[in-house]
Amino acid sequence: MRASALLIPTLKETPADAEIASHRLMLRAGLIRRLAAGMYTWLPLGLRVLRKVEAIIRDELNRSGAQEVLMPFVQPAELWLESGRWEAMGPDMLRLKDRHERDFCLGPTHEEVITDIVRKEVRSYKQLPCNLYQINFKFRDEIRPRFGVMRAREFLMKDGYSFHLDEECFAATYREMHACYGRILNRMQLDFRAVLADTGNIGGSTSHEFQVLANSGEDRIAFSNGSDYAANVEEAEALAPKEPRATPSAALTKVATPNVHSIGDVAAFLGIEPSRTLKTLVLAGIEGPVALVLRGDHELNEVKARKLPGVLQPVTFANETMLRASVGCGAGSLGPVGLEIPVYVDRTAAAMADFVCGANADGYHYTGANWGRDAALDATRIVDLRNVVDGDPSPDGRGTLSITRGIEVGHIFQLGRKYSEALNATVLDRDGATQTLIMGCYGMGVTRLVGAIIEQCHDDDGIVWPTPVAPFLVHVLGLNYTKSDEVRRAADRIAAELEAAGHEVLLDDRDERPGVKFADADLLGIPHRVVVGDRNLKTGQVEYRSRADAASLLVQVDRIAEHIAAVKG
RNA sequence: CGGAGUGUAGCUCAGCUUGGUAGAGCACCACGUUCGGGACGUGGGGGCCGAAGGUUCAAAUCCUUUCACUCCGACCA
Repeated sequence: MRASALLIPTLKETPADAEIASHRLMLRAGLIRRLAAGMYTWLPLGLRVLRKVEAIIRDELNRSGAQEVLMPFVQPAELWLESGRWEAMGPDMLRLKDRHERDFCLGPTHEEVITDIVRKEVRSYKQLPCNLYQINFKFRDEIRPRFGVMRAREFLMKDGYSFHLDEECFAATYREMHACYGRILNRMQLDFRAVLADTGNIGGSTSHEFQVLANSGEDRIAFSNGSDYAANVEEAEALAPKEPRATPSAALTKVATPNVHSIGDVAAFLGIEPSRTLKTLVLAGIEGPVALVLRGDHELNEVKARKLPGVLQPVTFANETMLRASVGCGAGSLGPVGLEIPVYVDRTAAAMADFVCGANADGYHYTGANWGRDAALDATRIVDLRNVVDGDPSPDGRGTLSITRGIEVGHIFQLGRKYSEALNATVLDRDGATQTLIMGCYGMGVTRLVGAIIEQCHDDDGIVWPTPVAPFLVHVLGLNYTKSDEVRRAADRIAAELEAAGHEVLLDDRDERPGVKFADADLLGIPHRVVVGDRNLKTGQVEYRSRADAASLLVQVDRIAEHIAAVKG
């Protein structure tokens, strides 16, 4: 294909609003353009990559026995009312009315539609298991779309759903999907981890996220150096410290801490480490406020907090008025000493002695505070509340945890009978009895994958595509193509030869200076580059260069096709 | 949703404080020189200064409203 005939609007300068590498490079390399917040047009080169990613996903899924379908992007309200999610989805779901004032939504997900199909068309256990998927657009009206295609409102997703009569059958398909996702990401040459994940409000114990490792990722994942344990930080359990709590050695002392509120301020004011302090968080609860106590330098894990009894969903912090009414002081001076509301204490916080905490009076803290002696500690309310941190022991007892960032590109989980019950999806079993179907759900972000690939595969000059998803295999640069007959003839011939050999070739035949072509080639990141110029043609040679390792060598013109065949891998 | 910020040429931005005929670089078009790592010269095209109101003799600039977009946060306890 000729570059002069393709719309590849590369940018010399970086657009002002792109923060992360993949977003910048997708704009600069002319892969996408923004239409509105979180909505992108895919230009020719970007679409070629997207199609390749799709093709790999499709190929592996088909091999796994899943069947492709295509469901409507606009969905009627009736199904959502039936499942109870018309209300539950909230503002993430974009709603609209047709000319008859009937309610519709842009599909944020397709559990309802797929379940509707299956309940109508699958009547017998003999038709199970049934594993259906589609690759289709989703629309979720995110609070804050960002990072280009990473968190877009409209995005392409592969979503699959499987239906089963029993748990064993479901488990087999789940394992197969887990393996299939691994094969898909391996084919894209991504460094990823399958991690245990929060199952959210769907329930069930089985859920894995597929995280592509990248510093720009929005998720944090913890993995062990002593086992294959890996989990989303949201999900990773923080074990209780092994050492018993030290015996109190300091006296409880109330100290004035004027205008000292945050843990950092308190620690600095008293000249101690934040890990010597406790922080007390107060949540709004169903029957009044609930206090949570953590070590000062630890973070509350909201997923864990959500599971406590009597806590409002979603987790909501008490406001100033509630604090004053229940505790008698504002945030910044809270502590467990003498607190008369339910108190849950994190395992690590419960093992501390001689700690610093708020005195429940504005402008005062305690030092030398101790559990039991000064603050009541109910053993049944010592729970895991915090996020794990680097160096924590692995929950499986083997090794210690490291934390790294990841981009969630896939998530598989069990839906149980949530939708099949709500929508009455049943089959007759061997005995002629009605059975409600068990469902599994398997998502993969196709557009996000393109971003994730670039996050892992780029350098200072541009993208470095892994061959399986590259928009072209070979980039032939004709230097002075429009001026030199020799260059034009040789470049045309090489491009034609390579295309005849079945390779995808981009021929830079533009009337541009060499420097522009080199810079654009680096930016576009096509794996193999053949530079055709007068200088080397004098000796019948062209330059071959790999985008990934910058290896460069001269090759005879009539040997270049052979060379490409040898190095393409 | 809370906070901060930005809307001026296709892109990156200046001009706004202190109102007085709309600018630069890149990109684009023409011509010439140049031609293996983002060339140079000359000439040229392109803007309802996000939108609407207001103040003023006069508004990109001041005021009000509104829309769009971006970033940060949503853990001061």
